Amino acid sequence: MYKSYIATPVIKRLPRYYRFLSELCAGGMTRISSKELAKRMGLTASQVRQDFNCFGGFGQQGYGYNIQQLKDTIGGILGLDQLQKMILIGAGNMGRAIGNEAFFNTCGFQLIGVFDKKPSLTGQIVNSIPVRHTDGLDEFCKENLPVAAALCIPNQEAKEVVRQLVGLGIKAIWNFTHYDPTADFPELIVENVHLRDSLMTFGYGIKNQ
Amino acid sequence: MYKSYIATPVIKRLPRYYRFLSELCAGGMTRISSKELAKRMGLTASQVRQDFNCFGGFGQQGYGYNIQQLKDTIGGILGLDQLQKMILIGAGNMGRAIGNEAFFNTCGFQLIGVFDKKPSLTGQIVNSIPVRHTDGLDEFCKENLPVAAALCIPNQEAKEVVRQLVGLGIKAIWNFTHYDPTADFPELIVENVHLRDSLMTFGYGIKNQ
DNA sequence: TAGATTGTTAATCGATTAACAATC
DNA sequence: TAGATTGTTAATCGATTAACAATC
Repeated sequence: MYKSYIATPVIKRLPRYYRFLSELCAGGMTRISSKELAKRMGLTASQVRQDFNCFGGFGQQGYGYNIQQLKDTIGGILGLDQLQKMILIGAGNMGRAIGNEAFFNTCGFQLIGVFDKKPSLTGQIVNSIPVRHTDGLDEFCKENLPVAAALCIPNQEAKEVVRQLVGLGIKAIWNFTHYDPTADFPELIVENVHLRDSLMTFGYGIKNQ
Repeated sequence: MYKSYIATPVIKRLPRYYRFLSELCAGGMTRISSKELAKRMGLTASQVRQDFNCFGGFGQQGYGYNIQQLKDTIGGILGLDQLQKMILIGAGNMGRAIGNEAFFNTCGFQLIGVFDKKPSLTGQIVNSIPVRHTDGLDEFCKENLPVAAALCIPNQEAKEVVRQLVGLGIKAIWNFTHYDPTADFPELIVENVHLRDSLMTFGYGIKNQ
C-alpha cells in the first residue's frame, strides 16, 4: 500500500537495502524472501516487508522478491539515476577527501565544481576538477545552476557562505560543519555529517563497556 | 533519577548538547532553563529535562541549569577527559582527512599511529605522525596497546584487517567502510560513518521536495 | 493441491510530550 | 512570599514486531 509520507527511519534504511541487494545481485542470486534478507541485514522480516510496502508491493506470495527488480526499484526511489549537480565548497583535507571519493555518480549526484577561498589551492585538481577561487562562485552558479553544495569549511565561515549559496539558488546543503543552516534558512534541505559527534558517541560506547 | 541503561537516542544527543553548552559558555552565559535551551536546539523542554535526568538531576528549581557545570558533567559522561588511544588504518584521501582533522583530543581520543599498506605512503606525515607500513602493525600494537582503530580502507580489505586488529586487542572500530564488522565479531564496538548512505538520503530529500 | 511467503491489520514496545507537584 | 522552573509521573505518539488471511 502506497503511503504519501514516508517516515525518516524508513528512508534512512533504503541505502543499506540498496547496498545489500546490489551485493546479492552481483553474487548471482535472483530471488530472496523477507526472512532471509532480514537475517542477513540484522532486521526482522516484518520490518523488511513493512518498509517495502511503503512504496507498493514488489513481492510475490510464496516466492519472495526478485532481487534485481527490488534493487532497481529502490534505486529509483532514491533517484540514483537522476544526477543532481553539486558543488563542493572548501578544498582542505576534508573537502579533498569528499571530492576525491568517487561516489557521487553512483549516489545520484554529479560534482561539477570545487571552490576554495585560499588562493594557493586554486588550480589544484580534485576528482579531475580544478579548484576555483570563491570569487568565481557567483558566475559559475549562474551559468551551471547547481542545486546542492557540500560544505567543508570552518564553522565560523559557514553562515555567510550559506547565505551566499542560498542567494545563488542552492536548495540543499550536505553539511560537514557544525553550523546549523536550518535555523536561519528553514526552507533549505540539510543533511548533516557530524564526525565529531560520531567520534564522541563512539567514545561513550567504549567507556561504558 | 539515575538509569542503569541509557537509550541510544539520548546518547546521540549528548554531543550536540555539549556543543551548544560550550558555545553558550564561551559567550559568557552562566545559566539557562530547559525551555530556553530547547528553543535554541529545536527540542522540547520536556525532552531536555528527561535527557539530563537520565544521569541525575543537575538543575535547580526556579533557576535552571548552570551552563559550565552542565557542560562539564556531559563532557564527563562522554568521557572526553580520558583520552583513548586510537590508530588510523588507511592513509588515502579519507584517511588523511580524518587523521588531519585535529579533533581527536577534544573528542576523547588520542591518535597514536597511522598505517597504510602502500609503500609510497610510508613516511608521509599525517597530523604530525609519520605513516607506517602495515607490516609494523603487530609490533606497534603490542608496544602501544591502542583500544580503537579508525578504518579508512577499501571495503574488500576490511574483513581481513578487522580480523587482524581484533587479534591485536583492538576493542572498537570507527568504521568508514561498508563492511559490517558486527556480523563476524559480535563483541566489537562499532561506530559506522556511511557517507554514501548519507549522500543517498540527502538525494532522496532533494528529489521529494 | 500443499507449502511458502507476501501484504496488511492488530498488538507491543519505546520514545517523546504533557502535566503538575515539589521546591528553589 | 510569589514566580519560575525543575524532576518525575502519566499520556500520547510513532515505530517495530507479531499474527494471519490472501494468494502465488
